[in-house]
Amino acid sequence: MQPFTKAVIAIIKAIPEGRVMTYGQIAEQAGSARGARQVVRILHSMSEAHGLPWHRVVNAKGEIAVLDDESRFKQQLYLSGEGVETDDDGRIDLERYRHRPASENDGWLGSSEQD
DNA sequence: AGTGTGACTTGGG
DNA sequence: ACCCAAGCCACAC
Repeated sequence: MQPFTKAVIAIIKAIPEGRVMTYGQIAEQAGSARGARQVVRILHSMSEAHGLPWHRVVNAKGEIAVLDDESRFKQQLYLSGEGVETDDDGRIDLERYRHRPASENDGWLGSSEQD
């Protein structure tokens, strides 16, 4: 398995409940700033095998990117179950729910505070 | 080897 | 805020 793939998997698994990350963000953290589409591919093919929280991954606009209606619905359901509010169009307030990965010695916790 | 495709992103109008 | 065009990169045909 490629290092990039492993990194992406690790990053996604590290997203806490009630938080989301964008494809581009994940790609950047994994070392490939323009690898958003590869993140998609990995998510698509490895999420089940690795038990990844795929529902915590959204696009740069903060909206649910999944195509299938059924999956979209499940994603919204999971998110709302974790306290992430989505509007009728499946949009999420990124300012509020985006997960910001820490660089451990910066002394800053990984996520933004909410409420 | 060339072409098409996608759960993306950014920049412009 | 919304829609569109171009850029991107690995993978499937």
